[in-house]
Amino acid sequence: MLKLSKKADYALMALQYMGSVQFSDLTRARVVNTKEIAEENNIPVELLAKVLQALAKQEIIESHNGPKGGYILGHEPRDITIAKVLEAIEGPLGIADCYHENDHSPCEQLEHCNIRTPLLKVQESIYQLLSSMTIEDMMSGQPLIIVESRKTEGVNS
Amino acid sequence: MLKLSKKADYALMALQYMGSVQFSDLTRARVVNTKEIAEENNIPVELLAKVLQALAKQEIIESHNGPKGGYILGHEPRDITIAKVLEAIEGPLGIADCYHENDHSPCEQLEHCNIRTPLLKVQESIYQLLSSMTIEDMMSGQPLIIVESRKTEGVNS
DNA sequence: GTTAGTCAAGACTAAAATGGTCGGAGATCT
DNA sequence: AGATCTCCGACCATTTTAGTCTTGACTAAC
Repeated sequence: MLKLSKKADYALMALQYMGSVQFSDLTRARVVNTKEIAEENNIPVELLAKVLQALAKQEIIESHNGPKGGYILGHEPRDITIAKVLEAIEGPLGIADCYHENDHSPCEQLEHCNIRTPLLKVQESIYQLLSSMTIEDMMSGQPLIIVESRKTEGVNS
Repeated sequence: MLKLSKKADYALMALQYMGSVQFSDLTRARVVNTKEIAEENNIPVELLAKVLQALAKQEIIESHNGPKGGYILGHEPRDITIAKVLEAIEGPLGIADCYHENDHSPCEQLEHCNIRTPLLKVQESIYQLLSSMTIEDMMSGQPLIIVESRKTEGVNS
């Protein structure tokens, strides 16, 4: 239960990777492209592309077009919370559905709904939890082999 | 994101209702059947039936067959944690999929996966949160109009 | 200016999960 | 024993998700 979608996973992986590449000792502010991230993390390229698009639209990352283009983080890793990332990909948190509901899907139960209030508490706690953790936390303690310049290798074997 | 399924919602509603019926002043240990719960909470009967089945199989509730049969809670409301209920309905908690994975779906990312460890921490926190809350917490402070004996009313208008 | 590499955006397919429905098995009462 | 009321378990339809493909627009290098 409460599974994250693959897209969400991929988003976090990508951001973690970008953070590591950008903020490691040697190569600062290097732009990484979709293909590189996908290959390094064994993620289907096209799907990752869509994920990165969404992140770019939310200005979590910045896109740079053209040859030698790609993406860079839009903020410092410590300023990118997990909550923000997940929201960008999967929409707002909704343990209790009734909270963000439009006119349709009237939630016929609302009148007698005794579980709503407690669930909202749970939801609030989870949100706080996800907001307290950032991409930086995912980078820490990870050696990670830096791939310095593999922009145009013929690695498709 | 992190939405609960309708079934999970229904499970919690049903348990809350059963708890209220059983542990209110007047009528103790009354057996309630699927139809009553469904009508009282505006839940599709057949779907609720499946939910209650699952709960019964996990021994969260006890089933009693035959006329005047139905369900009663298998434990005190304070001993039924939300975590247990959700697990019964939606399977084990799996923010990070890779945690409970069989041989198939090998998670190609595992080798370089830097998000796994942090996510497990999040998951653990959430689990603790859900384990700390019980059906009793959902009953507290709820007046709730007790429906004393409506087993066989013709209420299907 | 041309070319090649990159992101952007959408339609499309396939598979899985979810929501919802059906007829049957077991138990109780008359 | 029969009728009725209940739970049980397999079944189908719809939605969501994962993944693919195609087309287009933008940018930098040559």
